[in-house]
Amino acid sequence: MTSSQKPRRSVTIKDVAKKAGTSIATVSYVFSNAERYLRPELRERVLQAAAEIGYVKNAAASSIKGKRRGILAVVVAQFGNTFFTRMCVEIVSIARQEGYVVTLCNSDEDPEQERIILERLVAQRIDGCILCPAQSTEDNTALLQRHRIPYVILERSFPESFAPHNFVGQDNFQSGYLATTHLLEAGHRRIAFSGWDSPIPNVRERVDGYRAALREYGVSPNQELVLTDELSEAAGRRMAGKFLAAGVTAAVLGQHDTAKGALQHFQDNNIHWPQDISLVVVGTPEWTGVLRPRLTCIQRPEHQMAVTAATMLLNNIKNPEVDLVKQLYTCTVAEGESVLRM
Amino acid sequence: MTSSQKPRRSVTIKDVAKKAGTSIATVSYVFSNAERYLRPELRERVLQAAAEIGYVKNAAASSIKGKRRGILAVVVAQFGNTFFTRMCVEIVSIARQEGYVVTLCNSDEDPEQERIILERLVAQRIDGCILCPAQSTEDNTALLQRHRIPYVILERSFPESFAPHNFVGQDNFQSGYLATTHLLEAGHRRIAFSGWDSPIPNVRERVDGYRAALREYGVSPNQELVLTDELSEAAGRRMAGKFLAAGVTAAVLGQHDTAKGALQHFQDNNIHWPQDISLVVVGTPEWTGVLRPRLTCIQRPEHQMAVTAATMLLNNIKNPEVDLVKQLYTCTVAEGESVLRM
DNA sequence: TTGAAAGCGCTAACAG
DNA sequence: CTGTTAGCGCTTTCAA
Repeated sequence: MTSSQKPRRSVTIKDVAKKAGTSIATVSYVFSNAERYLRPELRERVLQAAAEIGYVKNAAASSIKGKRRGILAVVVAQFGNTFFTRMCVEIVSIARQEGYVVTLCNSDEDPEQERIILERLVAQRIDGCILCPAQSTEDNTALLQRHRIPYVILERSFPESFAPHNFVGQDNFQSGYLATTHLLEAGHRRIAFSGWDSPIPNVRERVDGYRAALREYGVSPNQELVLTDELSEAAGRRMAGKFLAAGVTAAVLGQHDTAKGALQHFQDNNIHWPQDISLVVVGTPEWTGVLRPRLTCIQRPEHQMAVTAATMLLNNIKNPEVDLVKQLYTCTVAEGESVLRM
Repeated sequence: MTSSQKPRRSVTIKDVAKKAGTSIATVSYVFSNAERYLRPELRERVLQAAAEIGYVKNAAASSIKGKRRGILAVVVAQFGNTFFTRMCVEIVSIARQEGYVVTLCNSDEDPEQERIILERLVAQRIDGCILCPAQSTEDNTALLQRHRIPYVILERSFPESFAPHNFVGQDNFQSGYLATTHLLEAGHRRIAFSGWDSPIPNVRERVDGYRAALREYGVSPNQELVLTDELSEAAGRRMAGKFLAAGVTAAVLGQHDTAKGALQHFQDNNIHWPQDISLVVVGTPEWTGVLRPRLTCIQRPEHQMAVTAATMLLNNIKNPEVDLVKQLYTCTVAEGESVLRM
């Protein structure tokens, strides 16, 4: 396998053609047109020659002739977030089955970074893109549209006023509602909500769900119990301190980074769940796996979302005229032992 | 910004040239040769025209003329592993400064997948690759070599007999040695080691370090206390059960997935650290952040490793004749409260 | 100071 | 059944 050949410039169909004693067209057909009939003997000879000199088709060259590039991109806003990591793994594996390589990019919640990334992806003439937007600006996706690159917006919804687009997400209102209802049904009434004070609507929607649930149970939402702060563990600890001081019996930890901080605060201050406080976490971050008692979590259909997003994109690439789709999934309660029945 | 133009085929320098009333050569110079002098007025006119019709240079086309592709790849074996995630974030950010887009790939510990991935990356004519090999086979990297794609092996070392290559890693022997010494110095003598029964040498090297440390303290390594098993949390729980039954006072949790299982086992069975067992974890997985008492961890220089690997690669790309480098980092103890002094 | 034109590696109509 | 050839979008030499 390891040939001793060390070509200065990369080997091309020309080299293969010479080696096989045929034309470059034939070589091209062997590698990119299964339909075309060739004498099996010839085909074999070409394959043989190619293998011997280590030929690998140049996808860049073939793409400028209108063939697909063979690259998809996934742009997320928080690379370290396991929620995204898990979806990425799924997307990559589906894309691979269709022969695509996936470029994973991280905007780090910065719309400007996102713009730079998308520009570069457009320059690469990627075949499609799954985007979890850093902020609901339309400018960035306009880039994709202008270059007719199919895309799917994942997890963070755009306002209705934006240009039509594919969307896969989970119902944030419902997850906030579900978490709160779960606590209300266990008899809690003084329930805090902590989350990220974010520019994107996700957390706000969860808060809306939280409020709706309270009202439904005749509890008037107390503004003091709805805490949002910056995206950090320290902020999570701060908020935990605050709602404990406010004397709540339960809390919805509405965002994973800040939730992590809250759990640190509890442990460092000898606060036990569910005895001292009942907890529901929105999402199932990696670290919930090692905590005991087990935390009750709002589980998002990560797997399903990833599969749908990938399939939707692939579908849209194959058939650009396909109708744009919006798919909203609902969450479920993964029950742990962090909620005390009162 | 959002032009109403919806070109059927993507816009090229030709379109820009026509719009600006100049030649395609001039347009090309504007976008890829800062040296070449052009009348500022003309340059401006071209830029203007390009912006108006939304031109973005086709990196694929420009790459077949020998220009760089603008793509680097990072191939890891365990995508979900925060150790890799953290390094990826760092690598991506350095690469971005140099104008590269990074393709992240996951071989999922499967050499065959890895081969397919590398083949595809070669087809894309990527400019360089950082590879954390799924298994120490040389065939896969031969592909890169044959196509003269610079690469850096990350974290998992190849045997000396392999073709010369860039390498950045951490000293696994030393991390095993360090973890064990830390426990020995606290007075422990019956110390278990649990890890992954892996095809790659990392864990074995850590075991060697563990053994060396024991011998240095006059403890003859007990084969029964060195446990390795498959890569899963369940395996971690099994091993924890075993070494507890063997009556150890301390354990080195030598691999993150199995360590996670072990910690679940302890909590589920009311085993407390450090009272019932002293613990040192090799690595600093995400979930160590939420556990109390804090775990003592062997910290790898993740940040440094990522920076070095990225820099090394970029360096090698700029200057292909550069000498190949091997860089081995040592680990440090991040002290927690999981080790009892006896 | 600018542009014409010859490729780069590959595809696909078309001719044989 | 196979090969010739005209491009794809871009770079760069060379001549104007």
